[in-house]
Amino acid sequence: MVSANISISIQGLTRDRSCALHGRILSLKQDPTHLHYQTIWPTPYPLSPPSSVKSSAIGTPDVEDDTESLIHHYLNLGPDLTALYEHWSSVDLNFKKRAPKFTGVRILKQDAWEALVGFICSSNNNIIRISQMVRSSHYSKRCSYIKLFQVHNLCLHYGPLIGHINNQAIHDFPTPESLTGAGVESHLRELGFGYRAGYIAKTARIVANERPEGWLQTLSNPELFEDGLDQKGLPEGGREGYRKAHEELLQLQGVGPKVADCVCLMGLGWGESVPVDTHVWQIAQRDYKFGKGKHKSLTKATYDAIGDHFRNLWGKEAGWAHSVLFAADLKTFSGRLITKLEVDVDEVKIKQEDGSAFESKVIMKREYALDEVKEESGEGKDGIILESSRSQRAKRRRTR
DNA sequence: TAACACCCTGTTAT
DNA sequence: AATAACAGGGTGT
Repeated sequence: MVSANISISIQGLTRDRSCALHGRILSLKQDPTHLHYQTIWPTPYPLSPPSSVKSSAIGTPDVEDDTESLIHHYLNLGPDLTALYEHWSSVDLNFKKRAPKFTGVRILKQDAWEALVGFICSSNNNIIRISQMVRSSHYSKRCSYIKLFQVHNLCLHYGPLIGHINNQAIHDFPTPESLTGAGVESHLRELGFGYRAGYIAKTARIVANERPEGWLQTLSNPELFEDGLDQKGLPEGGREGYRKAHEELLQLQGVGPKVADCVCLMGLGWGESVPVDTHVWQIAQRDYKFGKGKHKSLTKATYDAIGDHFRNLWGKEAGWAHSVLFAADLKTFSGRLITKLEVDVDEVKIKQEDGSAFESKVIMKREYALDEVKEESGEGKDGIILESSRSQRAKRRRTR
């Protein structure tokens, strides 16, 4: 009996598991062995021949259903995760120690403009509010009845209407042009964006008015649509295209080094981009000897040094490796710290509702209770006990 | 280079 | 129960 799993966390995925992706509405769900998808709109989509779907050209218009390759691309399912994890583990003992509990982490290939706006919203902010601002249909249980109907966000107010599902309007992400109006900033403030309203309005104007058509895409990695992952040939500081993209993005409003690197990594396909936020800064201090001497505080110089260190250590997909360690530290995933995941590789099928399928390698995981892990791991490894409960954290604070 | 303000929300501490 | 601090995937000045 095979137990396989892909953990999906997609921006804008609603409770009924529908989301807008590249102008269409998809419904996604997963069971222990499969990732299911269905094209809700446009409607007569999933009538394509089962076996011939393989990766035909991306640009082929409406004759064939390219939804499959779309999902495959967006979830970045091409690269062999096991091989990547093995490589990072072989060059870094700390990665080897921490990564096994966090298998299956992949870098989404997001739309660059959407990623840009999303990460501008992320500054000094928490994840829940970010998703509420940008794409959300996230209904917190604590939201009042009234608030349920006040879920304002960027897509709802400025994005083109794609269609409806369950009487709920689905909007795609707004273009830069649609955010250049006179009242945008004040409106976004009313919608709860705070000072990020100004960032978005100004950045939208710069992109729409002061940059050539398609400018953002020209900054992307030309290999964005390939799955090749050779590990060599990474110059100090990253490839020229990456450095150029980073530098250009810094010219925008509300975009500092961290946001620029997020866009480079997730929106533009530059795998060596290493966004250093407060979490990564903590990790760098705790596990990689930063925080002393020349790199006492997180200045721009320190920021670049951390990125260079990880690029030298992990190679071309340093940003990916960094995301694994980042996930291992996120409070959001702390629930996963009390379980141990046994890792194996298996072929699973990703199939459509009509039964056609293609295969993809994913990580197989089995979860074990904490007690069993304690026996195995022995000698006081701190990785598991940390953050596993509130009482323990409170205790730790008091003893400082 | 180091502070500090910036919006606002959920959590934790009194 | 109510209210005060505070941090939360930074950036601009």
